Amino acid sequence: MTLEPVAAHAPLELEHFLPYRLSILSNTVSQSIATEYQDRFELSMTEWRVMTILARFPEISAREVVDRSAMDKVAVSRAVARLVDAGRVDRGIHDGDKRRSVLKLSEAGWAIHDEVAPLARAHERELLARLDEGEQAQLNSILDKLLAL
Amino acid sequence: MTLEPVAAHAPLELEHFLPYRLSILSNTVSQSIATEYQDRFELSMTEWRVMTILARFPEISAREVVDRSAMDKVAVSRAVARLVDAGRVDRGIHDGDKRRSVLKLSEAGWAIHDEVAPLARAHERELLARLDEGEQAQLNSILDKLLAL
DNA sequence: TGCAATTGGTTACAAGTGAAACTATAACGT
DNA sequence: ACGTTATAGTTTCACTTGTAACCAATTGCA
Repeated sequence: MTLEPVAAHAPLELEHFLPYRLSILSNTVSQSIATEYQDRFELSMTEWRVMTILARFPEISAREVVDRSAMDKVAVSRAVARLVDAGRVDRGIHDGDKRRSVLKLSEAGWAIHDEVAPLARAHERELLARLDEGEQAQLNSILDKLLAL
Repeated sequence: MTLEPVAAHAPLELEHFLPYRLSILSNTVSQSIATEYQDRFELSMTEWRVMTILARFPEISAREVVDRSAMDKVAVSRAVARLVDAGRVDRGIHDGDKRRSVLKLSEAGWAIHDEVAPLARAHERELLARLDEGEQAQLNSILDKLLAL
């Protein structure tokens, strides 16, 4: 008594399923930017994220990087370790709380940042170029709503 | 002679950077769905994706799963192996091409699918509930443009 | 003061992942 | 028909990642 057995199961249509579409888009975009700096600077995506945070908020602790980045603390710890190792980040100790680190980009770190940041912005512009002004504004406002915890 | 040294470096503002926002949103959404089925069914995200593809397109080869899923072939191979192992997918061999597999969900596979799919759809609805009708339509059309290769 | 609970950060171990090498089959060109 | 090339899929190895355990410094409070 089962005509159209597949339809009876109501499979998801991935190509119209929002979470799936978001994931494809996000991966494509992030990856296309990442491949540019990964080879050139031997820089992982996590490391680059940490660097952008430190560029905007110098002299913060690893904990604050975690808070500001929505990354997990182990990932940050490892990224910072490698960045310090590579001489791209300077790590100090907080006065009055010896647990806390105080992180900032080194000269070398800034040099890389200043090369990669425009490149990332260019990718964003290229992506947004497919939308007109109105759509760009709509997208922003929609993302605001979806990201509001 | 460097006043405002940070501004001079023009750091990215992650919270307004589209690729970053997409990535946060996508990870949050996918993860919130995934945690529901991971514990309950011991099912990884990759395996679930393969299952959704097989639900929509039964009797296809692993190769076709790769093509339709934008996943990498090793990941698919492993996911399929585990699904077959767990009795959730039946694997046959293509007539006339012994290299190709012919995959489809087993009874047990369909049973899981039929539990998880509505759950995934509920998450999508919950997400979209934050937007009004017009915004939902805009988002769809914008995603269409951004995803058009 | 002293000791349990919390916090910043690292380490250890298991699981997951990707690139490249490999096996088996099929397709192609001569 | 036969050797070359291409394809489907798996395996291996090195690397990454996540979870939980851990250490050290700090806080809270009896």
